[in-house]
Amino acid sequence: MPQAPSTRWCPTPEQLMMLEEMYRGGLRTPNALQIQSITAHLSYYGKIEGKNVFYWFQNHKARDRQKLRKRLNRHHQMLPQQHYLAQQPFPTNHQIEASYGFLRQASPQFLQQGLREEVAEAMSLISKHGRCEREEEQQRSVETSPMTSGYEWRMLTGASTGAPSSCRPLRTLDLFPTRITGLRGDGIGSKSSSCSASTK
Amino acid sequence: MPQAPSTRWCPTPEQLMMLEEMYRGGLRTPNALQIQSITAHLSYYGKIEGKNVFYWFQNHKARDRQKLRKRLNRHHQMLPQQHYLAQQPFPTNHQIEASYGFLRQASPQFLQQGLREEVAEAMSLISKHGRCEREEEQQRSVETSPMTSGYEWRMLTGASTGAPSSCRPLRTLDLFPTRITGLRGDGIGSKSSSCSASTK
DNA sequence: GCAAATTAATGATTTATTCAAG
DNA sequence: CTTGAATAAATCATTAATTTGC
Repeated sequence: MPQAPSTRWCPTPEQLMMLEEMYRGGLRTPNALQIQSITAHLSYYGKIEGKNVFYWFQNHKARDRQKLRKRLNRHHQMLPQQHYLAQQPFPTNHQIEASYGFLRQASPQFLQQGLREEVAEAMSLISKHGRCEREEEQQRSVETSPMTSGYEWRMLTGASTGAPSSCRPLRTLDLFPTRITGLRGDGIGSKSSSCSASTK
Repeated sequence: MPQAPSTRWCPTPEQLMMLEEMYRGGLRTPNALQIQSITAHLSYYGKIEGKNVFYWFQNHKARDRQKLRKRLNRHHQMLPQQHYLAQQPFPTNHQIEASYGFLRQASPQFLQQGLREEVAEAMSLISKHGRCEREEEQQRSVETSPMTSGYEWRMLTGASTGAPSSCRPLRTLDLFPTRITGLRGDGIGSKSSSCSASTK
């Protein structure tokens, strides 16, 4: 049995990885030239044609959007009163900007001066999430968080581990991702040590 | 009646979106301070705690890696002769660098001077993809790639639509993604990562 | 169309490794 | 060599998505 001639392109992991990397990088609709270049480079890893690249981006973008829309639908059709956004009239564009703004200024390392296309898209989708297709949905119950303390939560023990749940825009430290890579030992503050490793 | 206490955090679409954005941006292991900040900001959209953020990044990173590993496994255990990498001894580190290099220099916009952590990780994973655990998994369509020629494939028709399948590193246009928003990552440095040794 | 049953995702915990001090 | 911090990997558990029988 000759393997099926396989009618369709099957990306190798390397190809996929690189396409995803480019997508992550912000590329959404490569032009002909870009597609040519990408195709040429990726062909090192296996058979691939320009149209494969083209379609991949088309599909990936579409599915990304669809996923987001689905999530928004599900979430907002959810029973009210237990969701913040549901309580408020719904954030105005200004509020949204104000909130997402932190993303923008927060990490100059990976978010440039302008919002990335993805974020912009998403914001627009969120702010005017009126339409959207039919999407089933059911409820779910969010409430309480037992938080079994334990584990390596020592890192935040002293500090306010998490803002349990306030509702205002909240404005604390605006410093943010100050690294990305690594420096593990970074400046996590004092190695308070203490807990961890013990009850096991 | 008291609704189910609900034991776990359920991210709102907005929270998810922003976490993903940060992840995409390159953030992998936020330190305590970053977690605090993120938590504070995201709490605007609903209940959330530091540990949720912490766990989210842990899991997301882990599952990303796992996904890649799986793909590599699947791919390399695949019947040979129809995959390029299988034919070659397997690219040496130098070759890999040489090939991924294009990603680095190709789009200065979104890939800084150094490879992003993700890419570095992946490269390392690929180059030494020896071990890996048993992983069941059903064939989930990797990433549909239609090929119904026709359609709006006019854009590349004239040009060499795709390099059908040559095998050398291929070096054509190095111009590349000429747009998008912005340069992100800063000095990601090399990081090495090296998740888990191998022969143990 | 619905809702129980099944399957996939993913949040939360636990266990193992790794690495750097001491 | 031992110890402790920091992660990665593995696993558990619950919620979301699908499927299936009425």
